Amino acid sequence: MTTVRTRFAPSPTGYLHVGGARTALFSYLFARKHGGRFVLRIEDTDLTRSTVESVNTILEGMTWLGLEYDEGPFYQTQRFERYAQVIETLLQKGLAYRCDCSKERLEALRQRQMAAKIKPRYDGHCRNRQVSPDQPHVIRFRNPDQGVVVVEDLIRGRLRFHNEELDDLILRRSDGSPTYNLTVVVDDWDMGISHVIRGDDHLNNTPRQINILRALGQEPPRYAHVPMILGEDGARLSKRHGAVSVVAYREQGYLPEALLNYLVRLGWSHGDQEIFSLDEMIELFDLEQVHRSPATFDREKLTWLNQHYLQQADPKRIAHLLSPHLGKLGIDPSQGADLVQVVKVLAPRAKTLVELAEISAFVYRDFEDYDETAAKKHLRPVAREPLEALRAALEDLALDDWEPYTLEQVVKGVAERLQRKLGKVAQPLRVALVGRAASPSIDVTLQLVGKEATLRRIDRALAYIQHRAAQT
RNA sequence: GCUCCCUUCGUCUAGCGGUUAGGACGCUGGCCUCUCACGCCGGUAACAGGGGUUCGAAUCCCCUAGGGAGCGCCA
Repeated sequence: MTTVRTRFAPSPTGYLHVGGARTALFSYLFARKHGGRFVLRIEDTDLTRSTVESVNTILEGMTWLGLEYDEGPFYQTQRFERYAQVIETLLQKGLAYRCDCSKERLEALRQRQMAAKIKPRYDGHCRNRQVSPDQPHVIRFRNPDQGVVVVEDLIRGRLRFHNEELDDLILRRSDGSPTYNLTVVVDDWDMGISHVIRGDDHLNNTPRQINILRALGQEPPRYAHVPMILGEDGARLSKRHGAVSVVAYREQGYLPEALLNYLVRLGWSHGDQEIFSLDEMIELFDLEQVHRSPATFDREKLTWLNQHYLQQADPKRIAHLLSPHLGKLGIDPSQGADLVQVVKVLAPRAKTLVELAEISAFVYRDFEDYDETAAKKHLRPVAREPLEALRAALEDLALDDWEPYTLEQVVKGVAERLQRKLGKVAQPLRVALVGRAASPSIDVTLQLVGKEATLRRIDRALAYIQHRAAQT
């Protein structure tokens, strides 16, 4: 039994998107499950489109998700010598050849083939032409003309491709740089990759790569092609579907474990289980259970998972992750109530860290405006009496008694004395304190706001009622 | 156009010849309740269509329809 070695091989032409992240996750899980190694390789042979910024955001995304690689990152641009060597071998063995067909000729050929309703492919014009190495030329692989390439895909099952459908692909461009199909083959071979887990957009490349590998006298690795992820409209997930960059989810207040959990359930399942820790994923993941059909990305379910993890997570950690989001609102949480306490009572009410920051803001600063419907409903003249009674009672409360139990007694006491239902007292107070009709229980809300701000905000509410009464 | 792939509630999925077709998200009715969430109880909704095979098909086979990918000196 050979060691399991998997790899994630993104090309640095953009950010790490959710589709790539899921492929990386599957590769990672498979390696971990089998005690193997997970390799990261940067496929940057397209010099014009690859950028270092892109490499950085991909690495950042993987780090955030916790997808740790054991080897790499390896850069293909640093391996050009090796590719040149392999191409030379192929050339010498007659398994590759030089081609000087002009782009015009190839274009004309393609047009003719399309017009004749046949699959456009290179016609092998230069196969036996002995093109001089001194001329500008590309190098093509001499693909077998006959026979069938059988791919035993771990997810798709047995797939057959006829060699007649394949043409002589380019291994080296006229500028001397190697192409994708050559570099993957060489790298997977050199890096001892046992299982190639990748997006199914590569499915059609697989027989070509197997042919190259065989020409080099190597046995191909196992393949597993995972279906892509679709947007809500059924088209391939892309920018216009909203956030597809993994890092964008962090900015939108999602937890990495939520995204990971969502991703692992997209196209894979273990019975009815919905919640998976990373350890469980590693233990239970299996390529055979990965679906063959593409899945649609559903932000609602991701959000639900995020809410779940927001509740489960250690409040200290959440507080730490929340700080930057509060910062964006101009709030410095070190000034005021203990953020961990705030998280404990408010986290169950938020779906994202962004939302948590928003609903926590009232603790640290006075709100801007009342929520219109809340104010209209609760800050009416009938609320004046209870608010005044509350203000008086709360003002008399010593700071040492400013804790939930006593605060609740005070509010209930006022309600009883005025012979009003608790809601008629607590709701106006709530709107006075947070500006909205929703907050944690009134005792806890009072505690978080603190005595000073409470009295100030009740005064503000009373003034508001006064002002409104005067207007009508 | 050609080659390859895919098809269970709106979405993610369970199912692997015999089930009232299950779960989750969403939506929704109710309970809880000082509000909002959480939680709990209930509801809504699917085997793409047509042929076979079989005593019996969501499950096996074929066809049709629909969807997707590939067909680059991109990866």
